[in-house]
Amino acid sequence: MNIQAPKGTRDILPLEIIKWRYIEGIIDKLCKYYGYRELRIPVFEYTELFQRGVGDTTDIVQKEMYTFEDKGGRSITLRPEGTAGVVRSYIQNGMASLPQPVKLYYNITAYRYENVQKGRYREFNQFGVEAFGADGPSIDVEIISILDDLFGKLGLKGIKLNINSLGCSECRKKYNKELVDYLRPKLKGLCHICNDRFERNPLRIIDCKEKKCGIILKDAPALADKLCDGCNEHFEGLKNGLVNLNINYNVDKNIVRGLDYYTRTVFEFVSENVGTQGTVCGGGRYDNLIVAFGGKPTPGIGFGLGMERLFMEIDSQGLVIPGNAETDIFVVSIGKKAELYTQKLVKQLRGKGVIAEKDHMGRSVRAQLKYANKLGAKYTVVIGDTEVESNKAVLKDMNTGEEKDVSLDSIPERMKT
RNA sequence: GUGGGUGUAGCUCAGUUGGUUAGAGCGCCAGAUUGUGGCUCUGGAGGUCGUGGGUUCGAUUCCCAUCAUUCACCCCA
Repeated sequence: MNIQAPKGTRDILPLEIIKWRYIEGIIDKLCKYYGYRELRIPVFEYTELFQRGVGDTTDIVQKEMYTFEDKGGRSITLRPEGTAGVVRSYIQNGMASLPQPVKLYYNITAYRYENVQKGRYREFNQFGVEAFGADGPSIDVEIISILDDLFGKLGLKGIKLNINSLGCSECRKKYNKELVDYLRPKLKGLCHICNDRFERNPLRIIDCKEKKCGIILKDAPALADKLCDGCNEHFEGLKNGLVNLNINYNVDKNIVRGLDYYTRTVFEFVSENVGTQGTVCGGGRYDNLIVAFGGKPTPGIGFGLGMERLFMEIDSQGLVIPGNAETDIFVVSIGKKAELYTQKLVKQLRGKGVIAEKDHMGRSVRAQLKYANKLGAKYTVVIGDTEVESNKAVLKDMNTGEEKDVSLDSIPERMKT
């Protein structure tokens, strides 16, 4: 028997859960203030959804999906990201008839069959936001602003925002032609992967990190310089909005992103100190995706944020997350009769919202107190036959060591405050 | 898919130039006069030294394979 979580998966242990809950709480609140509603989507979808949505030419679809046939012969895929499922849900549930824009967020696991390394898992958690129906740059600014606020609230420093514009399908078509014309005579100088990309999706060549490709690409036409008037105006609007909100950004003309659905605005937040898996968050606009799925033409924009990477960043910056519900009171008991009394008392306390504990190991008084100490109990009370009969006991403050005579009946009331 | 590092107790790691019953710290359990924690002290449980094979009188140690894990390339969250 292999006692090990599958490669690329991991347990989130109770101590870490405290951190997760805390961060998720901040995210939930932030989204609420921004008017985004939570959406829960299924872990798996029909494979076709991702093939058409994420794009057939992407690495994600070509080699990273967990795809299998279910017992009914349907091809099923574990979601490799969130956007495709959310868009599907938008169309299926007729959200086009809701007041626009429709603003949604989700906190999901996603699955990609990749080689594991720092900040990269096969099952990972992604917080994402999507907004449908607004085509102006105002919503782009709002989406980015959420992230700026999130990092600000957490006190994270040194996360840089890079933005770019990929243009609409019109300027993309024109640009593709120019790029292909530029690259065709230089094909032999490009790596084999880029040669493959040249046929399928030349735009992705821009993103290549091979040295020899980089040299050739240096003089290649940049998409951001070839935008049509509409796209240019949109991009300018985005930049103005960011300046207006004091959000620093950097235009990086090489951002292409690995998902095919993006149009116009793309952006990523990159950590300066974590290094190799520094992309904490990536997103962009996808004005053609809803149509591609058979919906009415509807613009959309969103992002995905890697929760594990956010935690890496939090840890590396030494941020302390407030912790831990400690035990309010530990009730020590001596003997059978007192034990039964304790059982009732603890239940009563818990009913009043007090975190109350008792012994379950048949331990001695001394050992029970040691245990109470390890639990971080704020108070203890020892109950034996004498206490039960006299209705009097000693309530002990475990921080100060101070002891107080109280009646047993009064303990639940006292502990409430 | 490619390349490097690492596998000894629950955790962090020593160690054996190949030689009896493999160690420490932390953690866990119990005890230090009859019913009071933290500090201290004492004791205990827990390891087929990742797995399989080879060399050897003898392997946890050397060699090979394999698996796991981790880091990096690629790509991405």
